[in-house]
Amino acid sequence: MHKREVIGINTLAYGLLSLLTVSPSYGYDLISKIKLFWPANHGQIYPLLAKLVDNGLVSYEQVQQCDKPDKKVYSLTESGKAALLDWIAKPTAAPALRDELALKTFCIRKTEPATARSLFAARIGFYKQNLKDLQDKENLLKEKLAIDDLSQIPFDSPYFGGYLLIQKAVWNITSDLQWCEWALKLFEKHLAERQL
Amino acid sequence: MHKREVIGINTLAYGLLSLLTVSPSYGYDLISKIKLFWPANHGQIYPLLAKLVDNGLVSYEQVQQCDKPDKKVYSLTESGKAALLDWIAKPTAAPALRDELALKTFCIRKTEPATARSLFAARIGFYKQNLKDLQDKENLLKEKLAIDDLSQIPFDSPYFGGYLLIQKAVWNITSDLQWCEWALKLFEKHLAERQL
DNA sequence: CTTTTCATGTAATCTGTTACATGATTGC
DNA sequence: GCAATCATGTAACAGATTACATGAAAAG
Repeated sequence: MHKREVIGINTLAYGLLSLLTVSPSYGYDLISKIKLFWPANHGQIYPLLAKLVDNGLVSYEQVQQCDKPDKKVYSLTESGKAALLDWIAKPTAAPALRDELALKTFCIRKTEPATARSLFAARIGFYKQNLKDLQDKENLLKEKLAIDDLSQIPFDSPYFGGYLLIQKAVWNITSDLQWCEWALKLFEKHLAERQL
Repeated sequence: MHKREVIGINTLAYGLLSLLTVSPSYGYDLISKIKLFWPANHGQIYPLLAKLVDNGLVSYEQVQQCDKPDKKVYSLTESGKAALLDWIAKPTAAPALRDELALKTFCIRKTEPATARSLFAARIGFYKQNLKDLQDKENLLKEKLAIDDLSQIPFDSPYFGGYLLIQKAVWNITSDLQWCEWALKLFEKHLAERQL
């Protein structure tokens, strides 16, 4: 007996299944959640959800709301849960980072140090906002779970994965921020030298 | 007088122009270089280089080699240099990271802690190899420039940008590594608790 | 003798972004 | 009055991956 090949189901699709392990949800909400750790937009997600239904990995229920549009609330099927577990055990693809600032950095010497400085200053502002948002999210989680030390969240809590990812983001953004600030200091140094 | 709109030239294209500021180069070499800080493959790059020629941003010369295939050596044109400077001054897009491990982490509670452990152990191995490669590259740069403190590289050196990017990668990978190791410890803790 | 490296290209397919499309409600 | 939020969808286009295609030399 061999498994039926699940066709056209990509990494993003597994990400959606992953979100649905916490609780049933609908497209609009899944979009806002997945965006926190995987770039995606509604033009991808609505068709993908339909495909997941076709493949029998999720099922949905039409839910009517008062003063709001109807929504389709999706849940994992048994087949969806099985597909998810198979995927987790498979080798994980290497991470892919696309950062335009890195490409600009490569030829940064072609600009004035002052231009370089404003380029990096803008990115630093971006990261600082990100960091604030993450701290808010962390605090929200603490309130919701009514614990102060989030590392006490049990392995099988529905919030365990989300907590790990908040920490990942904090670590990553902190390192990016440090790099930007270090580079900025270098630019300042070169600016000062030029003015001698 | 307004500038002619440069059409169909994307971020990867600017990345190629960026590489060409250091020295003229050919497709095969540009692929290996750009891969260090932007995911791309030859199926994209050869057609893009042709497009850049059509747009007059680069020009090429066919170069014959003994015992090796011919190659097309591309150089920046004046128009290419101008396009590059325009691009640097424009607002920079936010970085986009796609990491399958993050999606898996979100539903990690659905696996055994032992599975989680091997998932993260594999990624730790990957990052450690990455770090070694980076250290090699750093040492190579030190030898080539015959200096021990790379932060002394002048702003207008052709190696300045590359040096900044090596440091960025070191910072990033170190933070990823620390996160993985922290998560691994959490898994170990949970494993130990289960065995009580 | 087979795989890797060098070197370039195209074609098919898949993934991702932006625009088009609808429509009610809430806040400014 | 106008933009944003909620909610779903499709279509057109752009970007990325993989496979197909060639061919010589070097390394194992």
